[in-house]
Amino acid sequence: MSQGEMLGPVDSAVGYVLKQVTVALRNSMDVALRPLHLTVSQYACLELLGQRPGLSNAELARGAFVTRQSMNVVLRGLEDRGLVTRPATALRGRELPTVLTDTGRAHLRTASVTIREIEKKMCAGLTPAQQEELLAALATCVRNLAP
Amino acid sequence: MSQGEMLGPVDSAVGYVLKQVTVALRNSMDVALRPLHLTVSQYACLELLGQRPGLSNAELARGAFVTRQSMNVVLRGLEDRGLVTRPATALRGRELPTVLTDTGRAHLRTASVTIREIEKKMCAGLTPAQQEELLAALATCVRNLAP
DNA sequence: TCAGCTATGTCAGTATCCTGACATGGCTCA
DNA sequence: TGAGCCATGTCAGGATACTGACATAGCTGA
Repeated sequence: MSQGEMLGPVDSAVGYVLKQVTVALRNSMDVALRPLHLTVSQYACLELLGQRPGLSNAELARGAFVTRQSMNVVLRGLEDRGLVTRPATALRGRELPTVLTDTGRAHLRTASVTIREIEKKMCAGLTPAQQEELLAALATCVRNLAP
Repeated sequence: MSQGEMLGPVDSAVGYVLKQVTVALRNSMDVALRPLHLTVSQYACLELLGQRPGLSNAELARGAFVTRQSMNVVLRGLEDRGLVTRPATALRGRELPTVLTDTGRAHLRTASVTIREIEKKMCAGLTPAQQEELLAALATCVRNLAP
């Protein structure tokens, strides 16, 4: 059992292997982002803001699959370090549109490169067509599970 | 933005979609297991024990992708409810081989059926061949990320 | 034989994320 | 116009998982 690790029925369950990949990916991202002093949540936040500037806290939370409360503390951390900025007062409703600072953009650039390398490494051995199919299959899974 | 939800580059990143599926699957499992008074971690533990009886705490932890400490509290909960049993004293080394009780086996059976239905629903629209390819692609990803 | 290494179970403290709740601002419809 | 409803930001409390540390049991090699 120690290393022979015969594969049982669990290893043929999609959910199990899915979890396996997610954990491995998260760990890899974690160690890769540590030198940049960024958590995975913080990176996700920066990436979202880089692609869609002006997102509110709630929108960022949905995009990063966490609650508004969790995203709020992430944003505070990034704000304290000067990576993002939020207006002191809301222009429309209660939304506080967040944008990257120059420092934030710089951090995002290096982090983004690192993460893309990890994804590349993860998908090594898969042909572009297979990657497309993987992406499509996963998208189908998401759709099927949507309430 | 509220619902139009144009898809940006994040949606073409494997890691992002992967996270999306994982979250959706976890939520589905969560609500499905709630009537059975089981958490996802507890179910994972039962499933592992059902397939490989006599697993130790550390082995279960590795199988469920959590630490020994976390699995220990899970195990205590299951033990208090009479779903699993551990010998009071170790036979070999410090390992305490855990096994399912009859009640535990019964719980596992109903939970297992429920979860399999969710996986079935998730993979609806994918041909058996596509499911195989999905599984193979994910396995490749795991291998590529292994340290 | 025995020192060194590894693995296991467990305790304590911490971090992270979530649920519940509240007040506020905007929208809709009678 | 105004009541009802939804969304947002935020505060407080609790659940869950993790890191760090320790003692113990077994294996390995000098």
